[in-house]
Amino acid sequence: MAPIRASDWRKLPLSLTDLCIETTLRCGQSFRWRKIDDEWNCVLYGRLLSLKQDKHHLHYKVTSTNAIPPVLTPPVSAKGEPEADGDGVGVDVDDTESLLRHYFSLKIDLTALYNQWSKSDPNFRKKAPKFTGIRILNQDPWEALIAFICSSNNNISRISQMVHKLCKYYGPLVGHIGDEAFHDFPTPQALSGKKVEAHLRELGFGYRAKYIAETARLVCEEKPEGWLESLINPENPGWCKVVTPKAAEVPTYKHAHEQLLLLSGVGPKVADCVCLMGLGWGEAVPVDTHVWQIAQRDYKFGKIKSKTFSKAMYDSVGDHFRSIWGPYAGWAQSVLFTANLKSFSEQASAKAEVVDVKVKVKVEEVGDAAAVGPLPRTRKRRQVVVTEAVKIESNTSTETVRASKRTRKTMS
DNA sequence: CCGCCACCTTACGA
DNA sequence: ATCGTAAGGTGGC
Repeated sequence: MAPIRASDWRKLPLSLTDLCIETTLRCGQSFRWRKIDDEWNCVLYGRLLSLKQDKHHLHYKVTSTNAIPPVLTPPVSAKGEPEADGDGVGVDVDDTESLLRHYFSLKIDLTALYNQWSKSDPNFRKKAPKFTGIRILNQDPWEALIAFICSSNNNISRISQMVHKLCKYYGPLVGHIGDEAFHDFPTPQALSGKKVEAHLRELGFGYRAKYIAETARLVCEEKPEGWLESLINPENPGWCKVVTPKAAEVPTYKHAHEQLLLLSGVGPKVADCVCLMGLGWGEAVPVDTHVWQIAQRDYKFGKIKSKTFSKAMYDSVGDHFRSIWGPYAGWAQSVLFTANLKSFSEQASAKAEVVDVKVKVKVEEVGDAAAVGPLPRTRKRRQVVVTEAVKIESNTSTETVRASKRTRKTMS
């Protein structure tokens, strides 16, 4: 494909409270952005994109592309003025703006959300002012899936290296900046090769090599075309229209989560990461070790004896955060998660304030009515922990409520 | 269903 | 220095 000429910088009016790329691109959502000379660079949808931001604008340009069709397809009805460059053919109207609007979910009013979360949560109100402009990215679901499989029991630095290696060895080369090569993320087919697992092990992926190879093969060979995309939140469709197979069931967050759990190397946490950052389910709350610490320290979740928390505990944390933050709980979670990251600790000098919220935890059986979708093989009893936020006047007691537990068979 | 524990690798503190 | 531990967990008992 004929390379288009390097485009000039364009800009999008945007305040730092609407979006802060410095934070959003570094807080462990995407592991592919690289900062070079004050510009953030990444390949998205086959095009090498550069971003920089000042107080009032997000500046962007595309330096090279493998995109098919090329970036010249005019957007549906771009509100932005199509900076005519004078050749009059209209080929300078690119759709990169609409790509960015989608990637950063700019349709969402972030300031309104921050206000809402601050109103309903004293802890958020205290922590958030130093971490404004943090958005959930609309990433490619496949990339999110593989990247977060890499994230298990791992750190952001190494995850980034691993994702970079995947692109370098299995993704198409798109362009260079200086002497640095930029590849797109590899396709499922590219990661389905016979020797992938062994090669990834050589590259230092550890036990995740097997998960990646198995998941790639499953998606390629066992699932219909567009299966992963069929799990996308219909209210938040992908940027590229994908022909999805007839939805066997109404897409819901719960259904997407269940489906992802069937993949190799995907547990509840990774499934929620993919739901939130790849499939557009804003209510997904990935509960990792950091979020669990936050829940215990700032939201009075009781200490537990066991080293790892149970699935029921996992669900209870997510349910609790959804109850106080609402349908975009995952977005709020990422703000507090970032505030809690060590790499951002210089920003978070404030000490935790005692919050007048206490959580009562009790275990309760959930019936079939709440179970979503027919799980053919793994029909099993489900047990969840129900949480209840209770306002306490000035009581800072950390008394934990004894968990009561009942079991009931729900086999049919 | 709950609680352990092995699992790859790297970096950091004691 | 060598070791234990933690790092955005998952799968198998």
